[in-house]
Amino acid sequence: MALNEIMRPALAASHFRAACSNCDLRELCLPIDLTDDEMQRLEMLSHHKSNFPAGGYLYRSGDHFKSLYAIRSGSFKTRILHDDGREQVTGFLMAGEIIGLDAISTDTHTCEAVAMEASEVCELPFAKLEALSREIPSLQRHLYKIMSHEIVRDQGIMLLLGSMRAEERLAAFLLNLSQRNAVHGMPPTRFTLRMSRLEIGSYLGMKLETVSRTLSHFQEEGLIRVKARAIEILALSRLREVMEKP
Amino acid sequence: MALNEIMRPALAASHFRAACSNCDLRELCLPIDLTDDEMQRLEMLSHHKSNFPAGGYLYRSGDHFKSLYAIRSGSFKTRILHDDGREQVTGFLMAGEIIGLDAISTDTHTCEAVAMEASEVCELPFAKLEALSREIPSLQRHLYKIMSHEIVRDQGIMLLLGSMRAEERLAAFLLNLSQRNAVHGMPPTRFTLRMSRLEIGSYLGMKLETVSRTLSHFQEEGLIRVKARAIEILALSRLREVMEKP
DNA sequence: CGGCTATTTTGACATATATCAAGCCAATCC
DNA sequence: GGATTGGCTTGATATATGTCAAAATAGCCG
Repeated sequence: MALNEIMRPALAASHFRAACSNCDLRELCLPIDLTDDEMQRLEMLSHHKSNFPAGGYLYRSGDHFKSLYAIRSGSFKTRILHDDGREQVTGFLMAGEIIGLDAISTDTHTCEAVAMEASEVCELPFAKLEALSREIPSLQRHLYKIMSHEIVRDQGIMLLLGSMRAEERLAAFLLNLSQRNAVHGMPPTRFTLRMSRLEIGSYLGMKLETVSRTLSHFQEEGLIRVKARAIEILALSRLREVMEKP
Repeated sequence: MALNEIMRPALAASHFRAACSNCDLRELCLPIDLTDDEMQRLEMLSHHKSNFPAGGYLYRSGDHFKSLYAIRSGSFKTRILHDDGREQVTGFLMAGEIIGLDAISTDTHTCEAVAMEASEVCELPFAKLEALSREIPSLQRHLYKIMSHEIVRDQGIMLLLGSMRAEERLAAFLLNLSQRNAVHGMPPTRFTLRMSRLEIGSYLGMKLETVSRTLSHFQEEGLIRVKARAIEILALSRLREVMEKP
């Protein structure tokens, strides 16, 4: 497995051009291959779109599971809350990605999803999706793939949390974000972080001070430029090396 | 989310009584509700069973994905291998559990599965499973649930790796193993570890010495008795407290 | 049973990261 | 414009865990 695909493989993001009611679902998280007719039937079930302000909840822990959501614009974080109060950010989701996969097994959401900025989602009622997928084999296969994809991604993060050092984690994170911000397959060298140091730390299993220090360190080394939430990647290949250093 | 369900929720294990060709698939990882007729059709596609000696590979990284496997007896570990040589154990799978879910998104296995003892599996050809699930809605739903379940489990491990200390991780691990060794819903107080300290360490993101030390420490505290791979849980509730200590 | 190897335990020490504590900067509000 | 707020950076120190090394134990094979 390639290290630069750890956080979320390249396919997942960015090509999805949502227009809801007429959502272009052709690139729903992963490329999907449907006939025009099938496409139309898929689009019919994704009528409902909603807007969320920064900080708004898409769903909360314990909510009844009804739908998956395709993020049309903006970004979300998902987090788990413990009985004992601990919390952990389990994912950052951006435009073009599917959110809500955790809940299928329980009919109840196990984590909560919060908008990190003003965002728009397309609702995909799961029961309908399921029914339709029974009639359209390639849609069914697609759903399986999306879920399996999520499993692979999570296992990548397990790897990262279990056996990489702070520097490597952060390098992997930055490279991944850059990929997911890609516009036409082109990862930008400049982009802005949508999340705080605290949230990054929670996601990567380190304290916010360590995140900050490590970013500063990368800057001293000439790998990146960082000013608050604006990031510029100066030495992509050297950043990759940092990530892969055993 | 309850901490004692972190590693693998209780439902996943133990009730599955496999008999292959006539595999009892009624408890396939999660409880499943099918008519006799549907059950028969499901069983028809799971003819093939195979045996593996300790150390045998069920599949390797890069193998073409064809089937899921229901573990009939024994146990497996799954591990990811890096380009740079690092490896991480991503799961321990026991009798009654489904293995192979990682590979659906890529048609290629992203990790490898190795038997930790002499083991027997039931092969479930995925294409057939998929086709059949198109005709049996509750089977389809079941497959989605199994996969979602795996996602939830992985996220629990992310939580564990990202925000728990060595003691807490190991306590969670022991409690989880005990649950999954449950015979009729009854978790045993005595059981034997099927994996080495090194493997446990890899899975939990700590070094084998730390695993050993922490076990010894639990023993000094009177929480468990440990002799090589034989474990006895002496103070279940106090062990739970260790796990939940923030 | 005895010897052999791999695994496990234990110890002393090193180090990455957490913790605690200021200070800084940028946005927001009167 | 000055004050207030929340996030970010930086420093000094503490601590959990990693590292290296040796001894003890368990499992295995002849």
